[in-house]
Amino acid sequence: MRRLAWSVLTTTHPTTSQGTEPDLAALASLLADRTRASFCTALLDGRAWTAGELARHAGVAPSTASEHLTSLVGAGLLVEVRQGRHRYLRLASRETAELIEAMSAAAPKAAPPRGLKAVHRSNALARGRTCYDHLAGALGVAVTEAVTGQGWIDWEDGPSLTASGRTGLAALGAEIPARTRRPLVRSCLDWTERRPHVAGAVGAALCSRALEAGWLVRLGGTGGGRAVGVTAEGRAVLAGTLGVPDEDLESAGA
Amino acid sequence: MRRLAWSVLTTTHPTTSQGTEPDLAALASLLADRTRASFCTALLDGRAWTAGELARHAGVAPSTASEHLTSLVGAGLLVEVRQGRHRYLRLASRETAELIEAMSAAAPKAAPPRGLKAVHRSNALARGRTCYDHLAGALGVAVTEAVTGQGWIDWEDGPSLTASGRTGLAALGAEIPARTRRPLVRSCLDWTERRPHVAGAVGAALCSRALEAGWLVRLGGTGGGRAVGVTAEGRAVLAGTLGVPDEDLESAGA
DNA sequence: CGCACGTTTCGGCGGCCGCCGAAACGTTCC
DNA sequence: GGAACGTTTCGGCGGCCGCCGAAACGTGCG
Repeated sequence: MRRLAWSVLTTTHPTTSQGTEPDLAALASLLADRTRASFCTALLDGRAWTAGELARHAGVAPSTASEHLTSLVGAGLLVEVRQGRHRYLRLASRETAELIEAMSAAAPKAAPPRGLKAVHRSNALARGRTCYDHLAGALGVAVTEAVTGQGWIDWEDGPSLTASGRTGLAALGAEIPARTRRPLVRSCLDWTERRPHVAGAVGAALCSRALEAGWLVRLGGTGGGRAVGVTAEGRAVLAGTLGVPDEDLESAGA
Repeated sequence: MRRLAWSVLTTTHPTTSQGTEPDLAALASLLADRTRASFCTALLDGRAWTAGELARHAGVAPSTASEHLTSLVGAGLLVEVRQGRHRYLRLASRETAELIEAMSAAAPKAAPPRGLKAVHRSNALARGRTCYDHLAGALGVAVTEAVTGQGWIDWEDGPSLTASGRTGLAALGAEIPARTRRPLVRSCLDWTERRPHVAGAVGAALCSRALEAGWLVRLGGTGGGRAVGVTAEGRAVLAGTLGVPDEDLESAGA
């Protein structure tokens, strides 16, 4: 048993004087705009985008994007790295990603996408995507069900990693950081499937291992975003070792 | 070990057609206004307020409040009960409360409150308050530390209730609903203390038992809100049985 | 050195939206 | 029935803010 040690959850903002109430409206205002929200959703892939990429992604002028990005960085939701004539932007922290993710699950669903390309991308996202550092979509849920079926995760009193899960992950080559304050297994409500998928250190280890080993690949070349597809080797591993049903692996081949 | 059973987390909104992307901006817009955000924060006490009370609380005309409330109810964040000439409003669900709570923890801190009364209330909230259905503030954190010290909660791999915790809670008279899909122990970042306090079914059981037994009372008479104070009996129980340090119980007597 | 490119700053336009007061509706109490 | 009260609807005002284009700045490349 371990005692409670105060993990300093990195605040998204330089800690100001305490004792004052949180300005909920200020935070919400940042995400209350379609363009800024689109930036944050795109950045949920965990990578760094340039300002121009984000502008094109959202369909606004570069000048407009620049102003929005400055405000998001100023509020501490994003961080930037300047390199040459480029401005790279990332989500500030995993906590920020989790917040956006949680809000997405609670948000009303927008009108169906318009245009063939958008529909295609939307379907790809529903099949399988990354959610900052773990898997989501039908694929993420299927993997979650599979490892649960293997007895790797126990959902009694909240999800936890079992002993067999620990060895199973090691056999896959998915390494979990030795000492991390991060919860090993976190349940995360999937907004396409409306069922939980596995996040936390275990979810991240599974996802990064799958990408590293070439079981999954990112789709949509030009910074398209978060969609992932299953490769032939991936199909073998996921179906064979984990027992993921075939129909959940029928994503757009890579 | 229990298998994963899909808890249908109540959506905050009538489920629309699936496959479409979440409209993050639409949700954020609802909370992006000081007045509407103030309503939601006030309703975090878990009780039902009348439209007029909320209007006075936020300092706007009743007509203004009425419009805001209609939009919040329409979006599914709040639910209403009409009774006579009153319109009672509550947060729609515990999930909604958790979302607002999570956003509050990430939100920047507003300027210190102005006015003697506001300062007083702010201090009371920092000392101890309810967070929908569990305890927060210095009091909530102190209780969390205390039960951890008693070995009731194990923080390894995420918080979980121990066997001794189960018996300890029973001895206190705090009953946990027999079968609940709700996580027994959930960690919730406190926005005043920046340290976690205990939520989930256990947090709710502790809080409701303490209020029911008269160990804690709600302060601030006229719908003032969420602040709670420790009574004399409460002091005895919390210090004696749980070992909460005295200095954390020095709240405004009730 | 000069051009191309990514980015930023500034001015200005337009629309959205939060606010109020006045008036109306329904309920409760006398 | 009449008065008081909580709430709602409507019209209109004002401010905020997201957008763009033009111009400027800095970097990298030929």
